[in-house]
Amino acid sequence: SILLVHYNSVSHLHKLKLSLNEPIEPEVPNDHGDNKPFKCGLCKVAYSQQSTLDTHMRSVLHQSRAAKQDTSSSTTDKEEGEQLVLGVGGTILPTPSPNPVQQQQQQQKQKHQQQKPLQPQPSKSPAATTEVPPQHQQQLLQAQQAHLQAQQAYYQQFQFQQALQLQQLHQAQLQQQIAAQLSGVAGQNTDPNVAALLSQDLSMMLMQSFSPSAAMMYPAQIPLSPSMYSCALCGSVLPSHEALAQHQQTCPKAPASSTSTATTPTSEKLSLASTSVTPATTTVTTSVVSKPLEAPNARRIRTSAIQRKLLESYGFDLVQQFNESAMGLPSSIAYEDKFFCEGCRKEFSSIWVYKAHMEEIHKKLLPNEVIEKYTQLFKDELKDEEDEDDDDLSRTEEETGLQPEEKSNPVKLDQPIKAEKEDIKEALVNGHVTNPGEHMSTNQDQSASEVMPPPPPPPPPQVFPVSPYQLAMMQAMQSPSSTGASVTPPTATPPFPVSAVPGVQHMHNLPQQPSISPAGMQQLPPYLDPNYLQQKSPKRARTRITDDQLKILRAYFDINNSPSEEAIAEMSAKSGLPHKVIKHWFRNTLFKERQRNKDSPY
DNA sequence: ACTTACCGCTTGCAGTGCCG
DNA sequence: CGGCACTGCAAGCGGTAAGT
Repeated sequence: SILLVHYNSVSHLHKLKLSLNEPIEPEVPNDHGDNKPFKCGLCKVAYSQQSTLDTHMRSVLHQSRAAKQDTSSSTTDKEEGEQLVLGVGGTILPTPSPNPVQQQQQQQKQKHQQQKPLQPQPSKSPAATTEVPPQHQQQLLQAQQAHLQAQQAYYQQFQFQQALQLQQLHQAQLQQQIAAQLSGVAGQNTDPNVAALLSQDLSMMLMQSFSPSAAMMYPAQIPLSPSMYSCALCGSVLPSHEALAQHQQTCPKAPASSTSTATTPTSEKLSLASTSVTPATTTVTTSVVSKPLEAPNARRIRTSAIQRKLLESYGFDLVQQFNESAMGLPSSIAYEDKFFCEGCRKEFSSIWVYKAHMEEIHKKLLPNEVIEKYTQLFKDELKDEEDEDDDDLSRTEEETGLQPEEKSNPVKLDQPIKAEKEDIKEALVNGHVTNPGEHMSTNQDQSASEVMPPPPPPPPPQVFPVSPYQLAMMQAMQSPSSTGASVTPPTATPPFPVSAVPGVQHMHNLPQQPSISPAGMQQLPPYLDPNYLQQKSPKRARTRITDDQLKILRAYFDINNSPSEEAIAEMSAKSGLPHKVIKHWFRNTLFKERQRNKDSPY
């Protein structure tokens, strides 16, 4: 009975839901050729996600149909329904056999049974199914085939989750090893924070080294996991090379001559990268098979998954470079010249990434003049391109409120762009990189005011590295004053009270923390939300708790649903959520759990 | 008497599917 | 494709108990 209560608990249902809603889902072939394994047999509809099916199951439409079905159908039909489907009213769900998924499926079954006490209890023995008429047996067979397919898809997904966990574990171990190596080599430098930062830095270098230039230009090649393999044809993720080979033989999308050979990377075609790198004592083996041209939707989904994985694993730098790669920046600015970090011998495609790297890794600030100079270069170049390409530019500028004199008097540089960039690089090489601590302690007057703009008034702040293209576009859409020469450098100290945003505060405390919390990284800062910019809007702000934050809260909730202040503080630190939000969440979650228990027949 | 925390419940925003 | 209906869920509201 305790187990049944657990099956009905929010915790269990939440985990079940998460397991069914993994963002990167392998494509599931079914009878219709689409990827909608979750079907409602009663309403003849199919969905790609379990949650959507749940929503449908609760809908009035389905309930009314189910009620009609209950009243009209015979007892035999109901027994068949229980045999054929797991869900209520003819829902077809994956039904695994003796494997780790089986338990979850049984739980799912329990869940549906508990949610719908009207449904007959499946107390009949298997022998009862042998008494059904032949035509029903055929239906049973078809349904079981559908079950099998859904089960395979589900199990595949389960394997992917395991692989993902393995990847995260492996990455953590790798960083620990590297940190240990570094601290051991450095000798006197035993600061764990520094070691962690260095190991993180080195991890990025490892990535660069296993695929020297392509890793930056085509971040999609970044391995999902050292032990994960992705099918180039259907996108399925497999846990081993053998499984991949076996899968490719049976892949439904495989053309007759398709093989998983390596291809040359292009902007539209990702490639297979399988390389071993042995720096010091660690070995990184990667293998990612990608697919050729994809549909825009599929690629967007994959891109977002890649970005997420990059963000979780390697930080902003790589995601930023990936974004730039995907956005197709003006070539001369973005890629013709790269910025080189002498400290860690890494190349960066833009000054913004370089700047973010210097601040995060080396704790140094680039001089404002350099940033502004470069920004002006980019703006001019972008403007030139727009002037050539877009005849409607003037109309757009009018819409954005640009004054006529500003349009007619764009800032022109005396020197060619190339020469200016050389100057900037020279300035960087000559050590015009300043330490923020020195600025804060010694040059509080002019220098500080240059590097550290005063907090108010708050223009739209930039905390994350923003690509030059994005920056220019945002500036173009903002107030006329923002089109002037003064450009606030991204990722420098934001011209905005950081403490006002708990999530950001948490992220800015990162240098003091040995590891970067994925939750903090993933959380979209409220001020990036368009609603935040419209603070006069009467709409009340709505916090979106991310999955990672939810995991943190859920872990505490499972232990104690009435957390102490200390526990709340811990959760706040880990998740970046304000105390108020955490308390609200606990109250609502507790309320929901009680409601569920109240509704539960157990 | 006042404050504080908790609890039950409602409100309102946002996302999604359905339908014409 | 836009409007509508439905739903999930964070935030808000009001009542109540406990503490000072």
